[in-house]
Amino acid sequence: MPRPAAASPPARRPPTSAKFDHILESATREFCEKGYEGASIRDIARRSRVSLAGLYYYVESKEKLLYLIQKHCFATLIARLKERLEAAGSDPEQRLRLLICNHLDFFLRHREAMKVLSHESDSLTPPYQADVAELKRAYYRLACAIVEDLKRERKLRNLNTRLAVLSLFGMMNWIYTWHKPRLDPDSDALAEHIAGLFLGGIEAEADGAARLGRGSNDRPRRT
Amino acid sequence: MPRPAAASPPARRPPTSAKFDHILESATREFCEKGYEGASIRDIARRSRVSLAGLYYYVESKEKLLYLIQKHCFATLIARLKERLEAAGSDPEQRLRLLICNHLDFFLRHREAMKVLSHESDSLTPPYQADVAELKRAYYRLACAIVEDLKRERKLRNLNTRLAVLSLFGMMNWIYTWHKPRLDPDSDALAEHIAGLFLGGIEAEADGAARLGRGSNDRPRRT
DNA sequence: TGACTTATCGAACGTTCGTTCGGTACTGTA
DNA sequence: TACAGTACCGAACGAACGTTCGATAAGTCA
Repeated sequence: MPRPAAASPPARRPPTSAKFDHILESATREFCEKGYEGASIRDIARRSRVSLAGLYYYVESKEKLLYLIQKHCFATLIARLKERLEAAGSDPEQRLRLLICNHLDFFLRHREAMKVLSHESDSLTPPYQADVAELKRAYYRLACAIVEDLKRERKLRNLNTRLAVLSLFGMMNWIYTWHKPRLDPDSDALAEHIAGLFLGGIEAEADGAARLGRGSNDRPRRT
Repeated sequence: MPRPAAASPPARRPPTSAKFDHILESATREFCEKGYEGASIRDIARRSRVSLAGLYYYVESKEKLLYLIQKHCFATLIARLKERLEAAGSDPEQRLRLLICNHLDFFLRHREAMKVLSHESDSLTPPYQADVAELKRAYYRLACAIVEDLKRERKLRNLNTRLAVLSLFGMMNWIYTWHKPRLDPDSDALAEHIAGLFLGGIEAEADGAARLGRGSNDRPRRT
């Protein structure tokens, strides 16, 4: 049973202190290496050079730790994208390239946090879960909107936006499982590659789907 | 006289018994739902309708359970692919489509096992790890060989095979995070979509890379 | 000086974990 | 009838888990 007591929770002191950030960073590394369930609060405390009890002065639970990591990571990713999109023009291809660039740049710059985000997306329970899910949905919608623009501009009537966007995310989010910084291209080259693959692909795909008489509206029957 | 304690482990009876398979299946579901670390042997035993100790008559450890699931799943996937490839012609595009079809068909037919395979690929420790890693490498090489053929046939001199293949796996292996059987296309339509995207993409990508003067041999400098 | 707050910790709490031990009941053979 | 092997389980083991408690210094301000 988690919290029976009705007393006053410590209400984490300054939400941004150097020590607090340090703990979040240690937790990120620990979750990244051992997974959420596999990582222990004791190891996180040790890594942060704080005692076990000392850690609880800053964070109220292990789950909240994961929540804060995911939330902060996602929020930053989205904020940067929005910034860059506002500074950009209205050309859909450029905007899509920007999304890919932003995603991969952030991904490789914060690979540990992004692995925790990708790999532990199901580890949170309802109170926190919904919050992160909302951010994910917002990000997904952003991508969909851009692909829809592209679809309109290029008259790719038969493109299934959902499938295309999720395939794109697949390419990008899978990278953490194989990318070796010293062996594989950097984020710019990677972005170029994936953008090329995707942009070339959707044109051919939409043609192919048309030829086969299957289009984006060709959704499976609902029971 | 009791048998020497350290000598003979129970040496799991018939490696294929109905009960043993049932346990493996229950474990698969449990690992799928809660992750390897999050799942408990007690829950697996309960799900298998065996007592906690009874489970150890069939399987010698939790890790071995994960190992057997991953190994069997991967081995079957590869075996089916090889079968189908042997029956197929030598056209690289057809062979690639076959690989994608096989992967997605198996993926959606055994979604729980495949999620355990994709999601827990880092959970095994050295004795078992290497064994599964070898299967993964074999599968990867199979895909690379096909893409290399395609590259030769279509003279896509500037295509980076590694990146292309891993992007393809990304699209395919990410599916378990979003595919809803009642809402999304079945495996054939999915395969069609991904094959179209990939095949269209690599042509454009290779052209684009050429135009930009970057090709598959343009690997990053090794410090 | 004394009352408060902030930052920190050692030690423990109760629970759950993976695993093992010592049994028992059934099922063939001999 | 006796014995060996198979299939199974209750109860426990020690370790590790997330979390809490009560205490203690150091700093702040009256």
